[in-house]
Amino acid sequence: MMSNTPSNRPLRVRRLRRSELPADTIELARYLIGKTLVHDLSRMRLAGRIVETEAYPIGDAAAHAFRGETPGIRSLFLAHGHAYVFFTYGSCFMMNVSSEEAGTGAGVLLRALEPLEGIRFMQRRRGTTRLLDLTRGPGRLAQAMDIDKRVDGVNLCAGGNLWLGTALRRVSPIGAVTRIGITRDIQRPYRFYERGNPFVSGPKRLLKGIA
DNA sequence: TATGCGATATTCT
DNA sequence: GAATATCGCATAG
Repeated sequence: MMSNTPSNRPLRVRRLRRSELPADTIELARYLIGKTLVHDLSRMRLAGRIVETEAYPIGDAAAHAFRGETPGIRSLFLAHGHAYVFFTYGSCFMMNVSSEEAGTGAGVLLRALEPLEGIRFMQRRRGTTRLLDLTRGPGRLAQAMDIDKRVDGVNLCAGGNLWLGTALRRVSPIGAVTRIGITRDIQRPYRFYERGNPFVSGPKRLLKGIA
């Protein structure tokens, strides 16, 4: 009785071209809501619908790039549409989509997906069958999608295995609230999410911001 | 349901 | 040595 699971629904996704992505960090963070993240493995496809992002724009004190370029954050300085993957808290990888022009360090953190395809694989990697716990949160998302340092610096619009695709259905109104887990510039409403979507991370009381 | 805290590794100071 | 764009389990209510 798997006929109702999202994993069996055929996906009609087209790859996004770089020219379709806004270069501006805030615009890109909004634009990515509802779009599809796809990771083609040798034997299967992993895919999810992006439902939550955070912008880390130019001059933002909470951004990794705030203090200038270092070897560890090189990918943030690539042209918009590249993956920046970093490791933190001893256990989690997280993925950004780089923004702005080449040489400028800024990006959009992917915080949550709605699982679409490859759910069995995600469940095995995450050690749970609970759909809501597979990709809700940036660390979970990376683990479920098999994202780690190997894909750091990958061009997401160049025909590779990890790529951004078109939206598969209409996107509900987008909310904007404060970001999670930061200690500087904490008041900026740079966290964007699809309203009413259960796969958005964090406590619900933090979602009372303005659109 | 809500809050608290330890685990864990990479980077920069 | 300190800090960290988190997670998952523990405990209390």
